[in-house]
Amino acid sequence: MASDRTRAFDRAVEMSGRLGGLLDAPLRERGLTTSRAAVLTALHHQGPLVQRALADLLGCSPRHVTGLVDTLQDDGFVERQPHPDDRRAILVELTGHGRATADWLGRARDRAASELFGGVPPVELATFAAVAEKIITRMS
Amino acid sequence: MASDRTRAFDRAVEMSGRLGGLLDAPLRERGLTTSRAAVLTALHHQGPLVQRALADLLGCSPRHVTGLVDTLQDDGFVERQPHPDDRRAILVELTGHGRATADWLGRARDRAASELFGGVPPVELATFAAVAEKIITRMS
DNA sequence: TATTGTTATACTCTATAACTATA
DNA sequence: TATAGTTATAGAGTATAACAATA
Repeated sequence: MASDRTRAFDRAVEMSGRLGGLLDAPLRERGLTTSRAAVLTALHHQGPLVQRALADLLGCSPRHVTGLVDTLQDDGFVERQPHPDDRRAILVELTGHGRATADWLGRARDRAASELFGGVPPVELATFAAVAEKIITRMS
Repeated sequence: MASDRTRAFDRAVEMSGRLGGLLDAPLRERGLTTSRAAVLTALHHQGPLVQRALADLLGCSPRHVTGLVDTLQDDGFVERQPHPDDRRAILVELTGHGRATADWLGRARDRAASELFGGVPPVELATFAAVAEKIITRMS
């Protein structure tokens, strides 16, 4: 039925909206936003990166990365280092504080996951994730 | 397992991000954004509303509604009418163009739902919607 | 005194275009 | 000539605070 799909679609949209709000508050307490947190996570997983690489990873403009890194640097989460081989480029890397915050982000993710999905039967959880994965693919 | 929950959580977050992007493009073509479209949909479902009611429905500040209605009015989607009983208040209502656009929004939703969830077995669809509904509740 | 909407101000996300320094 | 990052500019989302008119 088309209406079943529409219902699923509406839930997905509703969920999206609320998820944003849910994640915002704890991030804000640490001086982060969704996109700033994404920078920290990227650096945590990949190690030091050139700004251009960050733009590609985050799917945003290089100009935007400049701004994100600016504030992240002002707040002591990251440092800019000259690139050893390319004098045009700049390596962005986590500070100790940045690393600690990235760790916290990981734990916060697990915590949020448990709060939201705790008690959902494993089979349903798997189905949910599989369907989500499918429509993510269709949106790619 | 905590990791199953984390996987589901990650899918939910990823889905959220992509959903936003998916919906943006067609809206933009019609001179709309997500929040402007939300105004049209609210008016379409509820009939003419006072701006304060819109702010409550959308969960945003009255000031923000002023801005949304301003541009929506400039673009011919809505009209401001004096409230018959309360001279402080303003009734916002859809124009013909606004109504037609709200109709289109409804059809676009159904179309998107079919494209994303088409071919997903009904049982999985129902489970997806049910789990989504559950976590929406937990986020409320 | 409480409420509706607006003016004023500000912060964040995000983009494009033009420019500098380097490759 | 192509690339990395920055300056300049701009539009959207969103908020609070102060203020007007009205209830």
